[in-house]
Amino acid sequence: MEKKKYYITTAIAYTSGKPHIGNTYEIVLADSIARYRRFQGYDVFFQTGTDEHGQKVELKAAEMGVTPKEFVDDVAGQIKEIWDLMDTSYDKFIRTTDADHERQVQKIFKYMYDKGDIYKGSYEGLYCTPCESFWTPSQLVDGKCPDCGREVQPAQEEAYFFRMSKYADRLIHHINTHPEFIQPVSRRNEMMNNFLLPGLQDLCVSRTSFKWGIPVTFDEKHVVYVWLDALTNYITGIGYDCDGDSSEQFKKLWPADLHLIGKDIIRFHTIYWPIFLMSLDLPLPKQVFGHPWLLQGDGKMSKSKGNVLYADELVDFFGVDAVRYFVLHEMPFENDGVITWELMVERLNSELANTLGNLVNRTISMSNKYFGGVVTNTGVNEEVDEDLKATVLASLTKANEKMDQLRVADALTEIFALFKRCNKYIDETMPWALAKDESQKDRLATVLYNLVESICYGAALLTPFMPSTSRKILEQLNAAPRSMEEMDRFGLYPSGTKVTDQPQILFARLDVKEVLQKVEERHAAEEAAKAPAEPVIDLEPKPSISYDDFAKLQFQVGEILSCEAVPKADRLLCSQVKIGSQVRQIVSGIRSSYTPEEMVGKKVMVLVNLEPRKIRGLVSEGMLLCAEDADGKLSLLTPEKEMPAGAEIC
RNA sequence: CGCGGGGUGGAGCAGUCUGGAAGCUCGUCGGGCUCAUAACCCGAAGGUCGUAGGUUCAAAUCCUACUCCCGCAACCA
Repeated sequence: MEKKKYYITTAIAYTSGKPHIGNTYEIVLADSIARYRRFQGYDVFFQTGTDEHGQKVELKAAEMGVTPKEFVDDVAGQIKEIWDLMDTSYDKFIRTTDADHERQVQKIFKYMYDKGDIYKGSYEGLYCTPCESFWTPSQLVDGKCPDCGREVQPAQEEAYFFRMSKYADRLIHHINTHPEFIQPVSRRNEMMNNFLLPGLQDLCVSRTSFKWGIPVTFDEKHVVYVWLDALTNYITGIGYDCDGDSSEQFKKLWPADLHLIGKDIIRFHTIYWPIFLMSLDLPLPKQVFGHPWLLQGDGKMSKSKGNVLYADELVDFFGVDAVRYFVLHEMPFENDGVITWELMVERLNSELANTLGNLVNRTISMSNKYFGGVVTNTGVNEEVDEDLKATVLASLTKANEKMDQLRVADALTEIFALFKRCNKYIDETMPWALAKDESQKDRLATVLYNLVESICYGAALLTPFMPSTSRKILEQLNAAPRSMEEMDRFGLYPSGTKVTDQPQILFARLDVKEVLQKVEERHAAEEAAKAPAEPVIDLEPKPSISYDDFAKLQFQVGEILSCEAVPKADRLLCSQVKIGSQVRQIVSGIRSSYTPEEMVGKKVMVLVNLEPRKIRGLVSEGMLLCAEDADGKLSLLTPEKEMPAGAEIC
């Protein structure tokens, strides 16, 4: 019988920087699903890759003084390295700068244009540079970008638009008749209520404001808007051709069975992408799953704090499979998950080292101790064995059920229930007691056989999630991997097989304190390497000014009489400052370095003839001068000797 | 009223859609065992399910208001 195909994709990673553990989670999740499907007998194709165009890349490259292509080559390389490090089994790594992808995107754009789905218009609207998005005045929130809340600039741009409204009804119908299309379901209503039912705006699908993109063939000053470019990777990567000359692979694989994406980009995958596909007369993907995010425990993900977690660093401490286990197991289905060094160590110790590693170790030790390593099924069964066997065999069904719902964490829990059951079985049968009684020797042999067999079965189930651990277990037991067809019976392990006499520790227990200390040392070392004793701070030089320019500035010593935090603004302090005979109100963004209490009484340098300005509703009449280091830490300037408030600074 | 997520025993979470005896892992305490990586097995303690009101025979679950926490954004003259 022909194997059923299964086409799974991850979102392609945007090449703006090294991916952290949260990005890595997605590829590992996809990998475990892909491997599980393969195990179930599907003909799996697993695609991932990188999204490399756009203004942000262009800007970052310019900042670093390299070409965009050089920049993305470097980042894409880093991403691939981490994907490989994590032992992910993708079949294709597509880059949106691949020549064949670019050519297809150009053809697709032209096709949609010829069809009338894309039309040329002119955009008069408000543009948000960071989001690369235009907005109508009615879309703005408080006059700011509804996506990011930043300022928008009025701009006019000739642009191409996609007629979203043309397909909206079809999409609504599809979503209503395919409840499994958007997962988890809670997201479906969000999409319906917020975007589809109010009416879809036509989407602007080209840009003239930057160059780093795929040019529109028939209108070279335009480049294709990033989403049309990025989303189409799912079809171009497997050989789609919009002139009708698609590859056999494409014909076999499309539509995709699962797009695995982060919850932040569900809108693009469940609205724009399906509509693009309708325009191309292609079937829609069967399912889009928006997974939650993996967050830092203390929330403060900042580079200066050195607590951004990267997969390769975690792997250095715990090993690939332990990190895979952690992200897969700790990630809830709908809510965001938490990752910290402490939790990581706890999981490693209790589940991987104690439950699994120790089970394998003690089983092998006993086999060696009592039978010279030879595991024999003497068939002396007792009633307790039945429950063990039932648990083992049932775990396949349970894991299957969980995986069908994409509940990977729960599937892992089911598999570990099998190993826990084995540990219990050892207590129930007490092999060390049997060993003391020569007449129980055959019973003892069967007990150990049952254990080895159970472990092999569990190892088979574990393969998709922790491939190398599974392999290591089987190697030590001298056992062959199992196929899905062999998972319906207990007792496949060949009687008389000899296990290793040199059992290896699968997972060594770690001490939380030691780990934390090492992490700290490591980060300190990195900091030290980066920043020699006194960091050098070079600024972009400004043009020279004349003395007259300088003389226009008036500085005076001010005394802070009182100071309080500005409500609803977590960086601002509002101070009453005595300068000579007057008292001025000055708002400053220094709350990160000073509390209101410690401000009071300080003598500070004030630029007094700066024109007053309203900040967060408060008038600020001047500016407190500060020095700022590379981390943004601030230090107020104060006179080195006692000076009265109002003294001129010249 | 910027957007979003959340408040369930000491910690991390499930359960909420589809009301019906409050569950899992870790930690703590007690016991057992000794093959094993101070591991394994059994048991116990510990929760007004953020607060207040409402619907209901019945609410962690549905409705209303409030409150606190977190992420993003903004505020940095």
